[in-house]
Amino acid sequence: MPELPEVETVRRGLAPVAEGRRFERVEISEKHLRFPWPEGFVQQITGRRVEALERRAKFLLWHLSGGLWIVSHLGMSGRYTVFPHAGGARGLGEFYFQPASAPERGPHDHLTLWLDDGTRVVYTDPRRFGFFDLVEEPANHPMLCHLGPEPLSAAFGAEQLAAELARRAAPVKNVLLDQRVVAGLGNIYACEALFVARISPRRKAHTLSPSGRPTLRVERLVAAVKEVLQDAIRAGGSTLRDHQRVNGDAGGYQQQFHVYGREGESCRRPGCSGIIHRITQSGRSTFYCPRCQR
DNA sequence: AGCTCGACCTGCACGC
DNA sequence: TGCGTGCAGGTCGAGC
Repeated sequence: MPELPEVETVRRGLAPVAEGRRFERVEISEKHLRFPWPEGFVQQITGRRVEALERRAKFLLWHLSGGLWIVSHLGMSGRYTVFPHAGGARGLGEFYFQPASAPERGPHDHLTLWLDDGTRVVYTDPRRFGFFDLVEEPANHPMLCHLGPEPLSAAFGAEQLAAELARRAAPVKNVLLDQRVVAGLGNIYACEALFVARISPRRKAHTLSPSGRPTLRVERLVAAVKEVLQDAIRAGGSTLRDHQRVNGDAGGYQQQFHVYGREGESCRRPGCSGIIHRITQSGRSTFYCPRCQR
């Protein structure tokens, strides 16, 4: 699912469609997602206008009129699809939206939002690890209040990361997945960033900066995280199976993977003849080149 | 306190 | 074809 670049891709697709519009009608499925639907969810949001769509880490934040926010997490398999009203905004910008004649409700559609211009926005999530919540202050939400810095902001730098790595004994890959350290990386982009930085995912975090001061390797890691995420956003995220843009298109970054999913294939780094390995760390697959990642 | 693992779900690709 | 197994982008909480 969706890591930061996929959520950002969804946000950029939804924002021009939804911002400034009101929810005319709202429907939810009877199935629960990761948590039960918030009390009075449908009544609470019906009639409100969407002031802005924002993102924090992997969370999508719908800022509604009256100071209410929808916190939306896509879990592993969540996606949004936009269906324009017949004769509506088809072809807006670069997007080609799903035809309005698409089926009313699929088995994994859990939320349908009818906007006041007739556009329909549908949230689909087969595995139901995603969730929705309603809050007045998203930063105080229990799942957001401990998040570390946004990786693409100035708050995420070598100074801060070095200090964090120095006090951790776990493999650096696991630490990159800790949302308190940096918020938004997931399994794919942690692997990819470590490859770009030429750092082994197995290396104990504190060995990258024993003193807690920035080192060359930590600087490289910070730059690699930013570069990989920016490239992935530019490509519309990665589509393995579930992720899609709101117009139904797949993302494109999976074609640029350096290591993810490439077990047994040869390393793409110029001059390196290594073979990509897959190992398991904390129950999750890690891909890396043992030859050029140290 | 920090770390690893199982649980939460469904679908799909694989081997027999 | 059919069935069993393992795996998948995330996160929390139990238990070491």
